[in-house]
Amino acid sequence: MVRQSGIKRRTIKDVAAEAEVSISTASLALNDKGYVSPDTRARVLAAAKRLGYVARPAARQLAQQKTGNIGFVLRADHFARSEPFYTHVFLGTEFEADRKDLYVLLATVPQEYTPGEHTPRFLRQRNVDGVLVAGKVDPAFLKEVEAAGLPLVLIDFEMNGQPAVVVDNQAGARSAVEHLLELRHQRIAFLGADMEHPGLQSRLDGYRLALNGAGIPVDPSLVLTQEYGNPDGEAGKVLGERLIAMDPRPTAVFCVNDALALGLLDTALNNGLDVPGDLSIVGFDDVAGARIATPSLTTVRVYKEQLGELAMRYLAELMEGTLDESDRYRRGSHDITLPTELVVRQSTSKWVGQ
Amino acid sequence: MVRQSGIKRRTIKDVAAEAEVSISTASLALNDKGYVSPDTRARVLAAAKRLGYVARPAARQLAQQKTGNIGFVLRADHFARSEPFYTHVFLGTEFEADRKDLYVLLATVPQEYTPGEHTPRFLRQRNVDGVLVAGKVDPAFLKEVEAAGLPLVLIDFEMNGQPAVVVDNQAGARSAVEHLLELRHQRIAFLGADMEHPGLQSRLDGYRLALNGAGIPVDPSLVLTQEYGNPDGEAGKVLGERLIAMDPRPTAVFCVNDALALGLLDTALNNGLDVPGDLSIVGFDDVAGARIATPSLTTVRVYKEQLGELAMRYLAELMEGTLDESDRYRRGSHDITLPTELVVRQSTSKWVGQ
DNA sequence: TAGATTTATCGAAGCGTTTCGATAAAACTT
DNA sequence: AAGTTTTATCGAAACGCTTCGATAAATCTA
Repeated sequence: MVRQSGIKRRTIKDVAAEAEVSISTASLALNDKGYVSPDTRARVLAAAKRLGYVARPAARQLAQQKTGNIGFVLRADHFARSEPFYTHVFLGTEFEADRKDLYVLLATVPQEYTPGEHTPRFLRQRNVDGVLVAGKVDPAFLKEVEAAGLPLVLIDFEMNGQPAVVVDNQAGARSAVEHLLELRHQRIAFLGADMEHPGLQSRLDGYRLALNGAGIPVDPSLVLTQEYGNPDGEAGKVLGERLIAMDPRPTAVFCVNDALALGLLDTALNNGLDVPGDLSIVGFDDVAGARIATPSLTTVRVYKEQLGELAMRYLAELMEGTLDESDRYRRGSHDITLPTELVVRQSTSKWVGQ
Repeated sequence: MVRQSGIKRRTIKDVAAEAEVSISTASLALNDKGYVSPDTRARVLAAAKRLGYVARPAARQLAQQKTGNIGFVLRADHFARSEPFYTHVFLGTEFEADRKDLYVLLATVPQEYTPGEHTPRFLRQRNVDGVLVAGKVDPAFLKEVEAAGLPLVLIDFEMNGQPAVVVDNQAGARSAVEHLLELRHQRIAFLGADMEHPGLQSRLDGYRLALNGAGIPVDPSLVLTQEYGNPDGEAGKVLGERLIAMDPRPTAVFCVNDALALGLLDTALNNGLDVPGDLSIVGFDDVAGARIATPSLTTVRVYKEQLGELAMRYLAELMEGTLDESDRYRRGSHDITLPTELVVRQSTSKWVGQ
């Protein structure tokens, strides 16, 4: 029973023989290193192609003392969240990893992280050259990565000067609220959850800034938040009920993300409100569900794939040590910030009431 | 500038020295192989622990001629789909892989697959020992995997006797429709898309079987499908409009999946229908959104993580070659079928009209 | 108790690369 | 034309593990 693909894998030795050069020369030619005459290089490349040679990753890794892998970590509950924000980020890292000839190993960690116990296998085995962390994870984990001496880039999260790629949450939120202001809204509420998350905090800051910019004082009673719950549809419903019961009711709401906004939308419609007639709603993220909803949701688009892509590129630079010098005059700003874009759809309209 | 974690990694050589045995004995002890006296084994294990030794994957791979990786492939459009069905499946494979000390490399392929061009890197580099394919992918890809001589297990998809782990779609669909029949519904429609997918076809079969079982002839005009589109919320809306316009209107609908059902639900509510009063709706998959919706969706639960877990286990067996013998009297049934569970929520109720 | 078998340990080869000198030819210097 | 530098090639070591004999001690067999 032949299961192991009959043909034995070609090695660099075969290529060297075929091209009539030494193994070392073959290696040099294949990797574009050192001095190799154009003629020889061509011969080696041709031989490799003819034989269908592909270097065995393990051998290369062993010789180079690198793994060629990078770890991608996020919290299990974030990953499994209904709207696949992180899925897109992950896809983005994959995309860039492909170019750099790296493999991405995904691992999830629990919300409450215990160093020895929950340590991802790739870290225990030191099977990565760098780590990407998406979203908020337990600082204990980040400590562990640092202790392992691995380069680390955070995505959509910031923490004491760690290199990070983040969304310009503040500017995005601000533009969203300014959009509502332009539509003549005056009583604009803020709906949020999980507000210790720095990224979400920034969105709240953006909300405040926009109001201040328009000379409107921030009314604390219009800021409805659940400190600790997840910012999901459920939270949107719960907070939505509270919002709808208010008197006078706000005429517009800026939600900390789409999941929440969609929950609110659902609740509003079920309570007989007209959206956007009675209530304008803006979300954040531009997840798939935002476009599908009825009415479709005005929101702030985040380029999720690009987020992952940039993070991967940043990490790769860190791994090559290229940044050691330029780092110096980057001090204090280890961040790459990604702009957002306001997407106006049907859930917002001009306020015509009194 | 020290970036490479100062402490040099311990090797098996260090462990051997510490335990005062040869390298080979250390290896044997560490891997529970061959003959090693209990005393020696203990000494080696203790030494390893003391030094914090972890075998370097690359070295092991090279020596064993294995990669320790398995590839997980699905279509990009499936992966990015709004409801993270496959995300859960993937998580399940990760879970099992962890026990088996394997790494899962994820790759997506386009809908239309061109062998040379779109070949995932892990296949080109032969950096996996087996492949898992989730959902429907281009047969050209499957051919390529077979040609590479790699063991292959399909998930939620079947194709000419390839080992597969599938959901019991037919039974699940049948139970869903039987639930509607028990609620006295007579005019029960079927909503679907992408019907060449064998799994979805089975759901249609289940629908037919349930009706036949109740002595109700299948009315073709009640089977609304889009042959080629994706079974997503959009499709649910489009088909939903058609359904609502029918006269007489069906009193209940079984949707091929939740995404579609939620789209239909949205459209129904927007057209002023009462769900379930005017129309009962059942979905399939039990995605997160089904629980959140208002009214919450009656649906057929699929154990997604388990799907991935079982597939991984199956693949691992294939890789060990354990199945070669028992395969013989398994002939014709290379499949593992996973049962489903009907989850009754608020979107279905007894029919009281005429 | 002599011979066979099982248990325990080890040295060395092998896995497939990269990379470090060494060597020599070719190409520049003055 | 002699010396220097650059270019080209190669052999061999190194990476860190597993595994195949070989060897010897311990245990069983008759």
